[in-house]
Amino acid sequence: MPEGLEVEIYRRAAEAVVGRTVASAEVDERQAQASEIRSALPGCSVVGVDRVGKLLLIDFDRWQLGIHFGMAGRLIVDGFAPIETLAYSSSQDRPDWDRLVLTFDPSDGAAGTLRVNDPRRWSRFTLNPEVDSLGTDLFDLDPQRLYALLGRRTAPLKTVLLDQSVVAGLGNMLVDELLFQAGIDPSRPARSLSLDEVERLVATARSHLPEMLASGGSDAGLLHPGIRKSLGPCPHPDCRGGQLQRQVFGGRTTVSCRKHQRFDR
DNA sequence: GCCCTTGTTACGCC
DNA sequence: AGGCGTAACAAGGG
Repeated sequence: MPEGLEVEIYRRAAEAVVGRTVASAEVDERQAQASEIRSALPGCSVVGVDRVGKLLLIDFDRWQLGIHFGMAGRLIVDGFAPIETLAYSSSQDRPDWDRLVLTFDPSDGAAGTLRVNDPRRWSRFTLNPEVDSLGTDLFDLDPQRLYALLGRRTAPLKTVLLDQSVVAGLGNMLVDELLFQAGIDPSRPARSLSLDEVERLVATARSHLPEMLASGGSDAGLLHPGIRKSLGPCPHPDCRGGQLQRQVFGGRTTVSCRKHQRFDR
């Protein structure tokens, strides 16, 4: 599922269309702004691509298009999919799953297309999206700021870290992976964390997120989709005799180690 | 054919 | 007002 890492991979692929001009735009009829997007984009040039959390931003000379990939949306640029197989999605690229197709003008820069292919149909396209409600991007975490935010919340840490207004870009798998690597129990009330623990969590994010980005994304961690299903012994190199367990917080499946992520550590 | 999966939003309740 | 918990949503895959 496209979390911040996947969207960063998409962003890098989308840089290929900077400088091109949109010839035509096709948008899934069910999108709230389908007609606005169809009429706004033709004739516009791409001046840059950006990302905030899970939101990809395509900057045009007059507008900004926000793309949220839901849980299964794949970006395809000039026929190339930067992420071939996405967990919980499909590796097929069926034309009837195209939800957004931007075709570029061959007479003005390069031709080609930028597509969002999404079997689940949960991708969302927004003209000039509001980004003020999003929290710190997952690559810009700051221990003091995060500690202050967590201190006001009584909900389980797992739930609060998934809140996009606290940290933008962390999804279900990344939160589990970071808490697993940092050795912190996801069930703890967010405000029970010490500053030391928040610092450990942020240090883990700073070291592991770039590594996972380089090795393909959110499912490149120790708690990959296969082990999330099978559970079994803890795969952490420093943990001996731990067992993985599955719990649900805020309706989200959470995998953690009974031993090295215990509250009493 | 049922159940699981995801991120976000819409509720009701406190 | 806003935090918290839960349901609902789409639809492919097991």
